[in-house]
Amino acid sequence: MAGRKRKLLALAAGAAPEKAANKNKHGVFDLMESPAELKKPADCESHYFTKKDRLGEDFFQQPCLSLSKAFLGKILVRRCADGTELRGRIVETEAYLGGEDKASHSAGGKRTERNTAMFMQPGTIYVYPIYGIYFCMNVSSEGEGAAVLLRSLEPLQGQPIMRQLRAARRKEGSRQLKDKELCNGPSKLCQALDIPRCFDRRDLATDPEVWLERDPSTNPTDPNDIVSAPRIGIESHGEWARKPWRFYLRGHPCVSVVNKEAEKQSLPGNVKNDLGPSDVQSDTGQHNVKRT
DNA sequence: ATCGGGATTGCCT
DNA sequence: GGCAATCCCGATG
Repeated sequence: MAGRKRKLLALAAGAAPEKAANKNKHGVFDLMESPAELKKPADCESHYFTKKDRLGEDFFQQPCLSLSKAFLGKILVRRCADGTELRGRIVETEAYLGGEDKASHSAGGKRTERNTAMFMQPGTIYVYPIYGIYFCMNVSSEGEGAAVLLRSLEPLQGQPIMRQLRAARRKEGSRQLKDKELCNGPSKLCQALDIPRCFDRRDLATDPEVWLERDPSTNPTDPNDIVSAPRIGIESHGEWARKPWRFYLRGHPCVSVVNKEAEKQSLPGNVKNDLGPSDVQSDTGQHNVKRT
């Protein structure tokens, strides 16, 4: 157990930057931190990932809870207008099932102009504005009106650009964000990867500017490394607020909110996990962060 | 036409 | 840990 903890801490994304022009531990090109280097898109182009790593439409054809967990360890890629590629590993998601799930925008099958993407084919991006100033990004799954909210990423590539994008809303002169603070929240990741509202209803399986990849350098996810906890920010929805439909990688430093109670209950070997509907156990092809 | 709330964040004490 | 920021969307009259 203690060994596990040490290993997890060792992969802290906020660790001190390596020397410039080195590959990091994930084999991804690390950028220099100096502003002068930000202007060179070539520095952000990775040859490490190849086309075969992109996830196609079949991947998204899974029930919502299953897809929410299958996303963990996968890499979200954003190709900017100048060719720069930003990459982050998904470490935290939430499932919004629609139908009975009162906390979902599509509860009761309600379909509006805003949430149309939730009803489109699995893999469709749903971007909606929240609190007037932020966005959240979801991906539709199998199931009428069901979608997965992306909550946190581990920044892998393009951190200086992410930092620049995130700094736009911050008070001038405030301290520089650590790497692990760049994408540790649903709206933070939209800022850091420049996910705009107009990405709503695009197809994550085919879009040229945003897609998902498997990480060829990691092993399949161990289900014991996935924590299931109640979702965040929906307290007004009674019993539905208590469903353990938030999923995150145990011990990962980029998770937005750690739930110690849930971590105890979903400890390896503990079988009593109330995961609700029956589509929970059918994950396939998962990959996880490398634990070396 | 108006009104109330929201799947959040950052800064303050 | 409290709370303001800020505005779009959907519901209601």
